[in-house]
Amino acid sequence: MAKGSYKQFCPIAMASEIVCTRWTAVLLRELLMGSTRFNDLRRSVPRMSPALLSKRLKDLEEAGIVYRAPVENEPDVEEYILTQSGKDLFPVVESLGIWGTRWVETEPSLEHLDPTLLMWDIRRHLNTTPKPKKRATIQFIYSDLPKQNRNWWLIVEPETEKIDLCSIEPGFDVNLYISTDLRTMTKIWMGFETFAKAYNEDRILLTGDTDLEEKIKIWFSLDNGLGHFSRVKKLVA
Amino acid sequence: MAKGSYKQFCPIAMASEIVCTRWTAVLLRELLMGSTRFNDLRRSVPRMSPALLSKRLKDLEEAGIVYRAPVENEPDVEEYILTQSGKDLFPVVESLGIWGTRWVETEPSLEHLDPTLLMWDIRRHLNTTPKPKKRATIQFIYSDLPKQNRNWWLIVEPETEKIDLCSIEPGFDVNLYISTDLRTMTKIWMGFETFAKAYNEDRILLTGDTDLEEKIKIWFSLDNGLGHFSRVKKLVA
DNA sequence: CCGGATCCGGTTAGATACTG
DNA sequence: CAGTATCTAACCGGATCCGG
Repeated sequence: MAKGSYKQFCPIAMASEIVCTRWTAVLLRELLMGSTRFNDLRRSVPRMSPALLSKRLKDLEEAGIVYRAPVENEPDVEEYILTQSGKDLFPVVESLGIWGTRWVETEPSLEHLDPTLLMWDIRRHLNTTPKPKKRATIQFIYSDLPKQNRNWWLIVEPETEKIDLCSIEPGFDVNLYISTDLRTMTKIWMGFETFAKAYNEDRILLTGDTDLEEKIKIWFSLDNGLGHFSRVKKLVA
Repeated sequence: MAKGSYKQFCPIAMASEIVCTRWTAVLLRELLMGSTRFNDLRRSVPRMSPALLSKRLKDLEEAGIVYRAPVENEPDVEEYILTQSGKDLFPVVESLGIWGTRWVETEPSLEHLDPTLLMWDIRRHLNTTPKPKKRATIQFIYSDLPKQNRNWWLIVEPETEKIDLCSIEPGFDVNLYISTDLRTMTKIWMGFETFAKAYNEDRILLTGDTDLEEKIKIWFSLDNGLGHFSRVKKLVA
């Protein structure tokens, strides 16, 4: 038994010894979303020190929630994969999210807003079906931010289904411009409001390819209460 | 925003900042089970220091999960009551319990076993319906324990629905003797095995009033996967 | 008994830098 | 890319004490 054990033979107590430690639920969120690499996880939890991230991953491994596996074609690199036990933690993380959506602040404080965190999260987890016909370059313009982090470019490759993110001009022609503010985009991504509502209220402006315009409206139709995180349901199935 | 905030505008992250701190899930378990008094909570989490318990209750109050209210007829005494937000945490605690039942150790280590914790838990939360016809004194005999904590007496008053617990002979006639071992009783109470199975395998012996014998079989029919905790479902409804 | 507060030593987490 | 190392600050556990 671990050192700081609650010493209660109760499933709730024993589960919370593992799951309810600092950062662990957020880390599980990322693993359930499909992140497997150390540095991917690290970008998802930028305020967690790498030492602590490393320790938590070891703890989760010891608890049988993740295992490490070598990455194909990349020697000396490992990834962290959820076991069935880990996948079964989905309802725990989901119920936290449902409660959070209902009961914590619905208006993000400035301190909670972070364009880098948001854009990387979109890059990793945006579901781009239906696919664009050809490579799409989408420029996000956060009109409320200072120049150095106002503009972001998302490049969607329909062939590989890969998404790239740039914070400097990528050199490609831009197919669609999205002009909005960081608060609006963050709330949509996290499920606190719908893309359609913000668009109708002119807090989002779309300019460019109309076909792509229709598709991006679908990609950001996350109006199910949990934002982009609801996508995980099929990932653990 | 609290000091150690994750600074992520994500419902899961914001919820886990509150719920996923040391001891908090176990504390919520007790509050959801209906405990309201500081010392009741304290007995439920004997390994949590009173200072930390006090701090956690303050944190929960600040988060709008509990509120303090004066106790009727007892001046200068307050109790902690769950708000709707707090009651809505039931699915979080429940899903932790479901996962724990499925994935953590199903055989209690000796260090997890504690007769005092178990008997107080039974005293607080045993559902004694159907009621006994008259006051029932039930002696628990843990044959595997040393003399000083082998014998416990549970007194069930049908009038007041109150249950009393003694660790020394209460002086009343005993109506029913339950002879078993601590591991068996703990597993039954926590939902890891059924009373019926243990009884059929002679790991529980009942001696005394046959009417009471039938009733206690019902009281301990907790074969729903979460043990006595499943009772909470109706408490928060 | 009830509901905490205080003090102190050990553990954990954050910040930053560094390495193979 | 995938982590360690180091140092400091915050937190936790255990014991004791205190006012009603």
